[in-house]
Amino acid sequence: MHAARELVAAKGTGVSLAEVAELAGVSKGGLLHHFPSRDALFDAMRRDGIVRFRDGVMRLVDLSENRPGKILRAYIRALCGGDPEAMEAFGTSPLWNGVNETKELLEELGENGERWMRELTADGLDEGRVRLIMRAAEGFAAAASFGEESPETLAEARATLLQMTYD
Amino acid sequence: MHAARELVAAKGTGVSLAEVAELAGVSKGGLLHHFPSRDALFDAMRRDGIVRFRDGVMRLVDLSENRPGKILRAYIRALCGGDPEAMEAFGTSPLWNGVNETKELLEELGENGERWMRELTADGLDEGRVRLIMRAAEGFAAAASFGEESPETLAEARATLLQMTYD
DNA sequence: GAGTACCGACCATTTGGTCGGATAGGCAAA
DNA sequence: TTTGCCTATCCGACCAAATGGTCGGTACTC
Repeated sequence: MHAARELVAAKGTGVSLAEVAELAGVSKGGLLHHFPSRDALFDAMRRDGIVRFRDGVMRLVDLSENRPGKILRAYIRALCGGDPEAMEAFGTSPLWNGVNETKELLEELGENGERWMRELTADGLDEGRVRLIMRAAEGFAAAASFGEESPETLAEARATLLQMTYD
Repeated sequence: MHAARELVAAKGTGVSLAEVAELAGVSKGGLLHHFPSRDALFDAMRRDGIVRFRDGVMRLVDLSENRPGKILRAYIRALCGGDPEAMEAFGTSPLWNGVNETKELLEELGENGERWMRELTADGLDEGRVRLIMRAAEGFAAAASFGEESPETLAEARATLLQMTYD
């Protein structure tokens, strides 16, 4: 899956099983032993991406802060310049375009979104404001992944967004 | 190209030339007469997407407004619930993942971003604020395309973002 | 000896792309 | 007007390569 991630990030969803297998150091047969089909591999990657992103954010939570919005600030840090791994987990967007094909996964994605909202508003922050901030952070991350944001503007945005979490 | 757009939106970048040709009502040979290769077709679609999105936004500019931020507000309206066509033009994201392959296009994309910033800040708005608002709008649009925003929360976000343009 | 991980040969199908030719419209000369 | 020619559009048959997936077999572990 690590190999698959790299290849998808670099070349999009068009990667062949043979390529993945080669980079992973196994044969195509071996690969298909673990993931019964191409779609199964991709679904597994999507699920993995969700939890990896969550982990990446949670790792950035600063427990020493004693104001509401700890997780939201970690969310911002993860997407706007903090953790490259979290950004990658969020940014393997090629994958998310084929999501429609698997009904289950679409539902899981919806649940995941609701769970984030629950977690981010758990300490009393206003939902509308949280939504605005998280979508802005996501927008910056997406723009950055296309090279449309310089490190400077990204840093500035991060500072602004972090400030916005302090009511 | 209209056919290709539909198919890419529905099934991702994996569409075959045969499928596109069939939906377009031409033969594969006929299709390849207009676009010498698969990549040529996709590049054309990307360029087309850029101008279609710009057109969609510009069509939503309200000339009767007499406060700075006219274009920025149109940008918000286009992405947060206004023009479905503009959202689609922005949301054919599957395409943008393969962008790295064509160096020229990546440059064009960068120029396009700068042009937007120039146009959006032309009437004196603060660049940082403009950036924040446009990225937020983009984030909402992306989330909406995955079904992660209800029409209500989208409308609320639009109102908030529009308000933010009035200094 | 049972189960798991893995290989490698194999196959049917699909894919992007080529090519020779058919059709139709525009334009100039006769 | 007619004739001839040229170009743009488009077809359909064709091809080599690649692809997802199957299957029988092997090696290793518990």
